[in-house]
Amino acid sequence: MQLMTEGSAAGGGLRERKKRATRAALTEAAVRLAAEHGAERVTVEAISAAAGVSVRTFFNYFDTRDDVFVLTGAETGANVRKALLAAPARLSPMEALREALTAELAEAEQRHELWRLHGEVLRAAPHLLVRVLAAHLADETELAEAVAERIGPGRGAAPPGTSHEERRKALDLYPRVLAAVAVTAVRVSVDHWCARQEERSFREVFQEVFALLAAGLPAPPPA
Amino acid sequence: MQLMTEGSAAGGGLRERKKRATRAALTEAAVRLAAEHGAERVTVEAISAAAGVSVRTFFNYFDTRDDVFVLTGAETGANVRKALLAAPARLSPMEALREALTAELAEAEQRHELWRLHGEVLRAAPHLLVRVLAAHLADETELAEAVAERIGPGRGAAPPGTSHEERRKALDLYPRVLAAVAVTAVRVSVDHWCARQEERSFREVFQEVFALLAAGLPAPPPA
DNA sequence: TCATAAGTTGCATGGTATGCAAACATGCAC
DNA sequence: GTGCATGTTTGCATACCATGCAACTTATGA
Repeated sequence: MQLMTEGSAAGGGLRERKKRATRAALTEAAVRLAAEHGAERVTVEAISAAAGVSVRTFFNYFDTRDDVFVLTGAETGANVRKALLAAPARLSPMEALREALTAELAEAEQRHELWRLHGEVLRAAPHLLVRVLAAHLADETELAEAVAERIGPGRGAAPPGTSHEERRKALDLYPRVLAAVAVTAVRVSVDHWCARQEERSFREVFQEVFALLAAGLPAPPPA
Repeated sequence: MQLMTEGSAAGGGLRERKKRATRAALTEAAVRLAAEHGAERVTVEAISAAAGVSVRTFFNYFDTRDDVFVLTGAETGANVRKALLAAPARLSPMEALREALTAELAEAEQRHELWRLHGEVLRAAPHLLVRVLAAHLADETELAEAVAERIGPGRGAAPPGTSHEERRKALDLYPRVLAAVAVTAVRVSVDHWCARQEERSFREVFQEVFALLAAGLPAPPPA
């Protein structure tokens, strides 16, 4: 059995490898061109040409021009979900979320240069940043389902002293809120990390924001 | 001095009233057409025709076709900011945020039918929902600034036992996180409220989600 | 009333996005 | 390897989205 040293993960047939290569070529071309000329001045035609495919093919891979700048595949969601379910049972849902997300983000940070360029592009194009964040938002429901699956049925959280009725309603809300907090942590981290130009590692910022959020948001000290 | 019974708020000259009327006509036409035919099948031309203006004028009001479905004006941000700063000093930043947002959302709930239709449209068009969320995201920074202004300089929150250095860094983070939580509360509330079709009033849901978020997200009970 | 500023419109232009059918490559069975 | 079924790419036609510009219409304030 030979090592598969292909693209991002182990590759199936030639077809799938080619598809991954094309997609990677498109995203990379897009990010490089955008970093050089500004995201808004890069046309689909230019991206396609740089990647060596036709414009029509571009739209076979991405629904929208902007989608090429999102950079997170559909696999990301699945990865996080798996990591979440595989995390040690002793971890609280929140901790498990933190670990799962940290792992995924670390992997994303692997492709260092592209990630850096991508940061530059987003910093110069708020429109796209918003789009990326919104894409993450879309994952939230999936994440909430994974959380619900992890904590299992019959569980749920509600502040002490909640009535039975309110408790029942909060049940469905809990995974949602957890997922929302996690996504918010990612969002604020990215935002803050982009604002302070890499003054700190992304991982650091993320851990801090997550801690702040999960700690229960204490009121600021009196003075 | 006569009462101004115009559009949404007191109107200045005839010009401004006309502008507001045109904008309102466009958004209303857009939402109604989208509710009837599906959001993706409504062209700018159709919307403009229904509102009685030219296509070119549409783009004088909205940068993008999709923007007409966002429904929150730039005034919303300003309103919340004002309410936040005007809230009683005894309220914690979090409570002040809750009150300010509740007030603004209540006003939005006034135009009941349009709001309901809008919900329908968004439910059927995830693409647009994402866009709306993105718009809210953009407000977040503004909100964070308002929070920072309210809690004033020299304040900030950090968990007890934080080093001086970490505390300094957390300072800027705190308003951001607060704003992020508030926006998240709005988002989750809208989402949940849309999912359970008006089983409960929006205000109720919002209050609960906000409480859940602000309470510090206790871990789910053991059993 | 008149000059000015603001808003609207049509036109020209170019980028974005989709359906369709023909050409091409891949996977698989034989 | 030959040949077929399936999946991908491509060009073309078409429609919609979006912007700049110049001409035209309408409020505003002196």
